Amino acid sequence: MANWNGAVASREEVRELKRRAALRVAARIFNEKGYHATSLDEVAEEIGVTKTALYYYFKNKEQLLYECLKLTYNCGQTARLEAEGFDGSAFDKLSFLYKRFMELLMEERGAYTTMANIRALPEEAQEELIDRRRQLDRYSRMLIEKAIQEGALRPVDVRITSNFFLGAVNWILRWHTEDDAMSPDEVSAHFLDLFMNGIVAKKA
Amino acid sequence: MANWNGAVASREEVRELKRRAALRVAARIFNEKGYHATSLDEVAEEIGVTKTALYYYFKNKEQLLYECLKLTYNCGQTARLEAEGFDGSAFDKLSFLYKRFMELLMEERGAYTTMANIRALPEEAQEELIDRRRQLDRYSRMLIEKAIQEGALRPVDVRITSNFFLGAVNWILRWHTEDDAMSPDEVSAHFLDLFMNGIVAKKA
DNA sequence: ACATTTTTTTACTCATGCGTCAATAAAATA
DNA sequence: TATTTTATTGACGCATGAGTAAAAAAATGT
Repeated sequence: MANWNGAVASREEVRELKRRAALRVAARIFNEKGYHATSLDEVAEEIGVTKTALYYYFKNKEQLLYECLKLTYNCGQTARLEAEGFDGSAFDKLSFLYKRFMELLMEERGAYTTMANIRALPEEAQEELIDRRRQLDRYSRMLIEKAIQEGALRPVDVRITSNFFLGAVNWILRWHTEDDAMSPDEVSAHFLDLFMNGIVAKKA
Repeated sequence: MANWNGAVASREEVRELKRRAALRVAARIFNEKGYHATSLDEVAEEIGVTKTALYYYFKNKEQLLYECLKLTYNCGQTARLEAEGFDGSAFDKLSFLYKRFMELLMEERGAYTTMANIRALPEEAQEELIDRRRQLDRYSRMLIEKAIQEGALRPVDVRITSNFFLGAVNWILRWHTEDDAMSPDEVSAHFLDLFMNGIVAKKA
């Protein structure tokens, strides 16, 4: 019998754990070197198995990329859902959305796989991911607009502003990993402050 | 004789012109699809020649990428040099540097080739380009520091701030090309405004 | 028109890397 | 221990795409 499921992981669990681990490794390398520049042999070797073993867990290289990207897009979705259920003004919600989004991205770390690679996927998968990004963007714009009406934000260009932020965020990880002197919380707080308040000194 | 060099281009000139044109096309496609995902056959076909013709102008694919990236880094360098010879406070210089940098990038348009691809180059070339970027970053940080001392900027974290801007800028092109409703001047002005003043309304 | 040089093409070689298949190893079950 | 299921491997097929060599074409000069 040997398994009344205390600390011991079940068959399915082990399989899922290995899958996740492989996904993380792949995501990290895709990030560092780019999707096309990374061979499955490389990923496999890093994990400590053979390329063929990967095919036991993933249909093909494309699917591996697809799932990596999904990890990233889930961060946006999670942040959005949490923000929607957050009680406060549009301004508060916006601040929360951005802060949380950045934190999640940094926690997921290696999972961030640059959007550029999205074109390597089949049309259908592309559409899906782009649509998810659009949802985040739309929500972000909506909050900005509302916050302007509230008087919390000055009347900026909504589209440019949203893009400005989402674009800047994409780089957070690239240079955050380089020096881990700061915690995700610190980094995202700094970031949000810059975005909200700019850098010029307030005239007396 | 047929060529006392009025409107007619010389041998060398034609060659250089073709080279530049090819470079532009390559840069654009590298941008859209990524370096590794782009075949030289594709680039050649887009130009209207055969792959082999490219080898008459460029040593190999790597060199093509190298020169594409150089076009981009030249924007940073040019902006920096112009800013250095610009008369005004550190704050003015900083504003000029950023504005000019964005404009040059947008003018060069297709020439922007994402930094991620840099890893495809041999060590030596990488070092050179990274060093050039570092120069821009260093200059930017120096100006920020000075501007803080001047009292023009609030005491922000210099490193994060510089990275914040340079990161955000990298995305300007990706979404600017998508809708060309705005001129480079307008876009960069908006951008600079957001960066300098943030988005929150000034309390009465 | 003829010779020479510059440019481009056609037709290849060769390495890399995705994906498959049959064979094995490991683990669970009986 | 024997048997079945799950996990992994080694050895391959095959397509793609970088790079080359030699020949053709176009431009230039005499």
